[in-house]
Amino acid sequence: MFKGSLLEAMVAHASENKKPTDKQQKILESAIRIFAEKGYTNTSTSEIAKAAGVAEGTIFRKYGTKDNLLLSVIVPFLKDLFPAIAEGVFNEVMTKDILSFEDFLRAFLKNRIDFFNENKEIFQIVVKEMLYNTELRNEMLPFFLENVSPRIAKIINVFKERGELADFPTRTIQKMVFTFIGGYFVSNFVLLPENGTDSVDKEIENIIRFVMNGVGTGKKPH
Amino acid sequence: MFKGSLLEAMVAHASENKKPTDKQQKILESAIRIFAEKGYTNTSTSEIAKAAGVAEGTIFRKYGTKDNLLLSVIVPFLKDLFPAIAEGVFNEVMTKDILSFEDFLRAFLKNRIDFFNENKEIFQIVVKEMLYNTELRNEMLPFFLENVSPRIAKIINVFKERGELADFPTRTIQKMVFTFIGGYFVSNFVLLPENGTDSVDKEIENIIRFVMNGVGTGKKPH
Amino acid sequence: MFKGSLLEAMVAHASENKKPTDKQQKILESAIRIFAEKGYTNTSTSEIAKAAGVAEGTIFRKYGTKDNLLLSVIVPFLKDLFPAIAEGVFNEVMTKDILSFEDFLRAFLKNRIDFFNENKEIFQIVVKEMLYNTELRNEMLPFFLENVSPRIAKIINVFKERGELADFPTRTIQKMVFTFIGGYFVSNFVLLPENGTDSVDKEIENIIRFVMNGVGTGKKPH
Amino acid sequence: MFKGSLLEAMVAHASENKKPTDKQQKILESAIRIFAEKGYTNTSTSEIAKAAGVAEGTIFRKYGTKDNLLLSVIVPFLKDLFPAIAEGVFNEVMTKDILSFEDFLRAFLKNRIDFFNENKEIFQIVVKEMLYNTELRNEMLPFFLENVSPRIAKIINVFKERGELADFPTRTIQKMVFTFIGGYFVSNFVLLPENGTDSVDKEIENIIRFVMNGVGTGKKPH
DNA sequence: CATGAATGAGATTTCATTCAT
DNA sequence: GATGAATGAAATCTCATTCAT
Repeated sequence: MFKGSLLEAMVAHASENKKPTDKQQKILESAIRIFAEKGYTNTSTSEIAKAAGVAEGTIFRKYGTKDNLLLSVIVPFLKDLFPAIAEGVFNEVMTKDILSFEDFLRAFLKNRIDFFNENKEIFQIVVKEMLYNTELRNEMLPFFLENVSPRIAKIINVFKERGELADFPTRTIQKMVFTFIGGYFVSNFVLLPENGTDSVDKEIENIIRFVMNGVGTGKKPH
Repeated sequence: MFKGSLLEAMVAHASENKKPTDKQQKILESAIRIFAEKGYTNTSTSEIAKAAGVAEGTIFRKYGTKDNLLLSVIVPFLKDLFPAIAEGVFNEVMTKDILSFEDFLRAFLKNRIDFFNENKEIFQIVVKEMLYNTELRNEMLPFFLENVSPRIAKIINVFKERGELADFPTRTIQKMVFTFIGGYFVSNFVLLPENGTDSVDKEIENIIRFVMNGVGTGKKPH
Repeated sequence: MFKGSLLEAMVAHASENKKPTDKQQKILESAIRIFAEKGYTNTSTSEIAKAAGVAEGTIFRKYGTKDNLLLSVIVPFLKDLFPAIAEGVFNEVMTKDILSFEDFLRAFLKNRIDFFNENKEIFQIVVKEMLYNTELRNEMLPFFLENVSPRIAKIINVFKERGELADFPTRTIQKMVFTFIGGYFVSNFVLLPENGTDSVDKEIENIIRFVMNGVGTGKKPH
Repeated sequence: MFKGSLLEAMVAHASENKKPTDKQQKILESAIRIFAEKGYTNTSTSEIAKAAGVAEGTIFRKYGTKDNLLLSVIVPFLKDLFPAIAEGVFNEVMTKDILSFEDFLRAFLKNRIDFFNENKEIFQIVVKEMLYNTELRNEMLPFFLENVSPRIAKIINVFKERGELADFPTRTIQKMVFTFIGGYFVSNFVLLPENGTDSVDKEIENIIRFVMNGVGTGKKPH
């Protein structure tokens, strides 16, 4: 299952302009909801059709295959997710009076948390399939590493030179920060999505404090 | 799929002492390998049978259902994973001359990294299924939260009182540390399992440094 | 599939005089081309619609059913094919100074080869469907045997009486000659349609020579 | 449909030795009967299953795909059909005191008519699919032209040198004789299979007489 | 008139599970 | 105990046909 290129799908998707009909919208919504809950493989097209109130054939008329339905769900999301593609995010984040690494983190986290809150279910689908689906993982990971990773490295270097970040290897800093922020996103939006974060702003400050200073006091036991 | 209680399975498993026959061993090994690679749902019993060199019927003779085969794979792992169950880990970790939180972290990470390295594939299965399989997730999460979480909290409180950990709410510290360490385990053992960590000991020191001090220098931009 | 009478269709068709619209023409052309290549059953109406540049509904608005589209393709052809219906051929062939059986064969072959060359694709469709489609075969074969066969017999008898044809049973002569000429048409127009016959006239002479004299020399080995 | 090589299938088939079970035998028999009557595409696997008295899944357990079921039907037949592969036929036909071309024809026709009578339905399937299925045709035709055709040419040359065959180009003789004999087989075994040939031996003599001498008397009209 | 979205019956295929040998 | 043939329910997919716009 899932033969073929994610990239191709993303390019192909760009050229689709037609407005979806009511039923098509319903299909997408149902697919997103059920894929998010049970995972792609555990969801049958008949289940989606029933939930969307359409005939099963209608799904295949529009999307051709179940695989392609999945792509139709995640491709628009991925195009926004990877800042390297949707050129906007980093520019937006970096241009606005970013004076410190903390400011950058704050802007970045705000931006992505808002995005994931708006697309919580698709994010769940993507995370689940990235772990579950070998082919999809093999397409998405290099994509991320090649396009997003270098941009982050550049930003880290800027702040290292300003003396705001410790003099560890850039790769190490990046790995630590990403592991933590990635883990935060996954645990908050996928694993425990119902735990309403008390206050997003307060949560963001917690994250920043942890990333910058850790949880220690600097005191060693005597 | 996956009807029934994980707990029951764990209890039931405790009473099973019979050594697995040769064929059973082969079946388990093949199941673990293929489940880990492609996920439970994407793996057919006939594929496992072929890989194990047994007849398909043999799997069902031994394990009854495919679901039960999955349980037979993950239950022994879970019993070791949750220190609350296999009483050993924390005792072992805490008794040996633990003088500081860093020492505790070091011992804990070493212990779990060794365990996951030895059981990498089963860990992959558990993580994937925990995300993918609604029923399994709903059984495992409370289990974890009720049994493991309070013990961690106790330990954090000890070191907070000793002044080694910042005076944040225990829940916050726990969440941050667990999010990071969990993220680390998942990204190293599931997402990018082939990235051989240069040196485990060096990696552990990096983790400790990040958890304790973050990546900042304390300097603010003027 | 294909319920209903070929004859009815042929009669019904006689009364249709309306010129096909542009779209109808396009649909017919595409249907002929694709039916000829892949066979009726292996061709979907959506494929035809796409090739014709019309909406799928348009085909059904014009032709009602896919079966009827097939009939619309082959009925006009059949009306020309069976001389008993399109009264022209035999008259034309027989009246023009036909002095010998060879002359008759020559005129007949020229006439039909020209016709099949002009309608190669429809001939392919008819042959394929006659073999493939039980109902169509059961309608066409008796039709041929009742209407065409007796006329041929009559002609053969004429030339037998003139002493040009061997004194075999008329049925035998007819079967031999028809098997050969039918085989020739099928192998040249259906099986190997791209083999451009070097020269039609030369080919015709070869056929006549074979039909009249075979390939032997009359010498028996001693 | 029908992707993949006929040759591969023929080679693969050679290594299959296991005896078919009762149900498998029933499946093959039903498939042969219904494919022969209605053609491959017009036959559904559920129809075959019903006719064979098995569950539909049983067909796919053994044959994997409907395509492969077709191959399982025709491959053994083709291996006997092409004398170049089943080395026997020509040797058998040529060694037995063949004194004349007529003798050769007689032996050859007897041999093939017996074979087709025993495998009438599979022959029908092969002929129908060869016309209907582009892929299959493109695999079978070159196969025939390369392996069978040259052997026939050699035999024709032998008898041309002995003066038994007319001094026409070998290719022309071959084409005429094959068109006729092929047409004879198709019309007797596929098109009109119920027409019991009065007497095979008498029929063979008719064919030989036609091939050698045609239907003419040599007399030209004055 | 033409369109193309929608349908639903039916086709192929998969696969966990059973059971006679 | 082990086998693997057989099952049948359910999954994905196809496609001729209808019908509102």
